[in-house]
Amino acid sequence: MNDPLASLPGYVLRRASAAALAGLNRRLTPLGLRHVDASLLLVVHARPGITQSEAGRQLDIQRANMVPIVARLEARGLLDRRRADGRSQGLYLSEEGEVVCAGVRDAVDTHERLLFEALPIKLRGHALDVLTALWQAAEAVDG
Amino acid sequence: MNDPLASLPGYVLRRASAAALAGLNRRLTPLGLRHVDASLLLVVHARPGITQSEAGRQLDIQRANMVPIVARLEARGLLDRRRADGRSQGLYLSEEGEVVCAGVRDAVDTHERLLFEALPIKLRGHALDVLTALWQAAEAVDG
DNA sequence: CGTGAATGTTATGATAGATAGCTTTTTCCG
DNA sequence: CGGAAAAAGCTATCTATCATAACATTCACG
Repeated sequence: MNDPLASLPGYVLRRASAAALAGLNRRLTPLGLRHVDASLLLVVHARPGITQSEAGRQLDIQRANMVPIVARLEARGLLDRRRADGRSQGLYLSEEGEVVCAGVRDAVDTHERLLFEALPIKLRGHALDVLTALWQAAEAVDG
Repeated sequence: MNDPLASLPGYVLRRASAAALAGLNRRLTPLGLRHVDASLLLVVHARPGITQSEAGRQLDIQRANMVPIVARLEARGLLDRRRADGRSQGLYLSEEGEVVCAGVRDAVDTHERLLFEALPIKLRGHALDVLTALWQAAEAVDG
């Protein structure tokens, strides 16, 4: 092989992630969403009333960067904000947000299923384990 | 588990990739490079005289986006351009480029090694296979 | 009570990636 | 040969993502 990068797990990880992300984004385009929006909707769906900061922590999105994301989804009528206490606010899906979230789940499930099915059978059982381990490893290594 | 995303391979893939990338970039900072620069240097090192377009294809970077990258590395004296024919130009590492490239190899090797060593032993043998398969799967799924 | 931490926010910059269009040059086929 | 099509490099522009710093308000805790 002439490609000096194909044997580097970190590089292959990046390429795989970029390719998968592009696919997911294409699948989310009809909903007018990006993967970041989709992930936030899923998080809020799983934990209604979750704080903006807390959701950001869960998704590894910084406080400052959450602002435009939440504002966008609120402007589209998918997300409601309610003051939780004086400084923090809980996020909730609106009715339409629930509908769109269901569409997101479909898109994501299809995406994940196709990805999974494109794997050689003997690797399918290891995939999630390897990825989860890599996630933890990568966060452990840089701290 | 309260996290609806942790069981989605695609999401875990993205998080693992982001974390690993952040670590690598931190490791490349002392060299004044970003991972994109590093990957180009490695490609040119492996195939001196490779065309700018061809390198872009190998790295999945579009022609238009290669321009500032190559310009930056040339401006720093790491990369030489020589006209290959009337329309294309070959890329070569300068002397300093070779030196920096060696530093890149060190940084990348260390990064990859630490990542690998942070994996549970029983998963190490599968990691590259799974990632390569995911890469291909993701590209096959979206086309 | 008062200090420090947390939350949301604004503003700003750097990096990545995508698209469209242009010029020059090469390729290829009739 | 000659002209159409493709390829290479480039410019310009736009979007998304991510990172930092600073600020005001509010809460937590000793």
